[in-house]
Amino acid sequence: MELDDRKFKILEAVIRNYLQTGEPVGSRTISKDSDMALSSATIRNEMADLEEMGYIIQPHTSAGRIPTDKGYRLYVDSILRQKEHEISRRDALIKKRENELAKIKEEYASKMDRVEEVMQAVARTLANDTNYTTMISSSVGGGHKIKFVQLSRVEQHKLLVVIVMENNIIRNKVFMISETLSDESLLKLNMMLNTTVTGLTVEELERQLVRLERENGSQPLLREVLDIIFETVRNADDVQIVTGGTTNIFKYPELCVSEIARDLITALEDKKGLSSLISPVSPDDGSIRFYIGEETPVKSMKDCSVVTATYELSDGVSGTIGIIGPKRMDYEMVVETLNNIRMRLDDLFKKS
Amino acid sequence: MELDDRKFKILEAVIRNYLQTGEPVGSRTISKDSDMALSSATIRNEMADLEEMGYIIQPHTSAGRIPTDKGYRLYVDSILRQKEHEISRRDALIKKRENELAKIKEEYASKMDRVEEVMQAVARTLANDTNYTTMISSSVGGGHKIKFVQLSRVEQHKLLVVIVMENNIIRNKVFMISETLSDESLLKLNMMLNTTVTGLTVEELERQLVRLERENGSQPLLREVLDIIFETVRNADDVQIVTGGTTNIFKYPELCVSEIARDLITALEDKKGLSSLISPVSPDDGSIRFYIGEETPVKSMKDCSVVTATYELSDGVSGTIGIIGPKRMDYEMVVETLNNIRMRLDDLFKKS
DNA sequence: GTTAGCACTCATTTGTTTTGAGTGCTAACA
DNA sequence: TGTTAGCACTCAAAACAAATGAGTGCTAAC
Repeated sequence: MELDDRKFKILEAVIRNYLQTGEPVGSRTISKDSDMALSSATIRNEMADLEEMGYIIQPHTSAGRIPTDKGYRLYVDSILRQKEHEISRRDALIKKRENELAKIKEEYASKMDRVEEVMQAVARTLANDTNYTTMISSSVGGGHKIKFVQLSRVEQHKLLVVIVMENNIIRNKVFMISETLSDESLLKLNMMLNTTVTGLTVEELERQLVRLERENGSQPLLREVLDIIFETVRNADDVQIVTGGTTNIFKYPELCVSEIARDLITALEDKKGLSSLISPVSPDDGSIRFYIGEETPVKSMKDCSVVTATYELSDGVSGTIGIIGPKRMDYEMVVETLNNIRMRLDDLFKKS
Repeated sequence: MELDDRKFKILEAVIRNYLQTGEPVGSRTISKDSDMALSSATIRNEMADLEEMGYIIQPHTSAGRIPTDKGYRLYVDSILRQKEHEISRRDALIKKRENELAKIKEEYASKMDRVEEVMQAVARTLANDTNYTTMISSSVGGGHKIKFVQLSRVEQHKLLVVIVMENNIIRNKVFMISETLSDESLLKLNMMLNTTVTGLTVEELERQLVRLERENGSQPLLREVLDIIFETVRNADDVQIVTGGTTNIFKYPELCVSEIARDLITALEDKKGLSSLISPVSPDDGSIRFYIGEETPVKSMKDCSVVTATYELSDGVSGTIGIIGPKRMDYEMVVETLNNIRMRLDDLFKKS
């Protein structure tokens, strides 16, 4: 069977309606609401076809139809295709978002060193605006350079190492050393670190490590310090994920079922699990990615849709923003929003 | 009416039973289960009295009784009173907890600089063990001393300040300066900082600030740096609260009602709100504090009980551990657990 | 190809009955 | 005087039974 234009229009109408109401939609509704001048009977025939083709389904015999994952997928793809031609609500949205972001910017300009906090703020704002749950990851894939390393003595046998990465993530670590270290040695060590380590990525650092350790094999202290730096940097280069608006899921009855809600919240707490929504970074076409229902890699989100977008900042830092909501989320709005925030995120982060 | 010994025993039996089942308990059950050789009729009479006195209540006419907040309170107080004489399950519990904590210790010994992470781990473990939701705060009331301050140049006009507090919380901040700063000036600044700032608490620092700024009034840079340090330290001295096992609330049907669950989770996300469970620090009698039902300062927890204990570490660091669960939580176990973890927490933190 | 009409389905709502756990009260008992 | 057996009573919850109505599929006519 062929999906002709009329069938598609009907499918679209069904989905649009379902997005709003969350209730199965019947032929009569479509016949009246849509601008196609067709009787309910005709619609009915078409809907039967659409069901046969797998785009919609009846929850039970005498109910209206609701979209299947396949139906959503078709709809979403079509939205994306015509997105660029649209201007619709964009103006209003942009204005709103600009205000919001200005607020974040102001409030957090002074805290830019704590990248997590900014992410947190963005996640929350975004969740507030969209009424969905959000997640933001930073630094997908690592590969950032070390900008600055410094070793200082905090107590007699206690050293502090501070590392600043180029994406302004700062890590520090206190550790004990067994031998005593003179001030000179510390100074020398610092100088050496800054000449050998600065500018390297984690991977490069790892390679460098092997070499350095071979050359200075006999210096256990140096070895120890380098190991700790490596460990710390690797840690800093980890993907960080923060979430916002977790409780927004309670706004959608279909997710309120206590079992579903519990699993969802558990999944949202488990940052490791979330990273599967990020890892398969597409070649940076900057595109937006949809996981509808069963498509998602996180099982407990099978009743949700997840929309992700990658952002890429000027200094090579990149990450992913995700929006998690019911399958009947307002995809258009979400796409707009994501596109938008992606652009502005750049400003925000560049500022520091 | 007087609450004689028999009445109390019956009340206790009712509560014990309800803690386990979560169902209203009738006179017949008590008559059979308890070791008092009394018929259900007699129990019934006593229960009628207990209800009149406000310790138990009938959810509806033909149902058994459930404890009121007042009933729980009586029960809890009595547990506390005889706690010291008991040894009951303690041995088994201690063993279990020792294992758990050993694991945390091992895993996190190397991360002790990130106090939050350790707290997080403890919270999670505790939640796992008890099946309730947990929260841990650190550094109630502030008043910690600054152990170490260091200023370094990251880029031409970008400085990094690192501050280590005596409780090993580390804070850092990157900030821009307008004027150029020579290496010497930086060195001098650092030396000055470490002589004037180290050893002060936030409050003392604030007072010091005023003085310093008067003396060196003309040095805008110094003023700027000091302000930033102050800001950062105040931030570091903030109460930090982490939670664990949020989703445990779904284990108790009476909390699963979507409205209650939503409000609870929202409350748990709102760390500021949680601090009201902490702020009224009792004169450090190290006692355990119970909030039963409506007694809690957090409205959305009116269907829960919250048990908190303060811990106090050797170096003057202190905080609060809280356990949040249904009103019918296993109070005895919770008390044991809290007493226990409080002792061990000391070890854990001292290690760093 | 479209539509009106009709019989049919079935989740949901509403009402009714049954069941049973639990009570309060009274009268008898120790 | 405190305890208990017995009985009538209450009421939530479970089970059952229409009634409702939104929505369908199919057929026959336009």
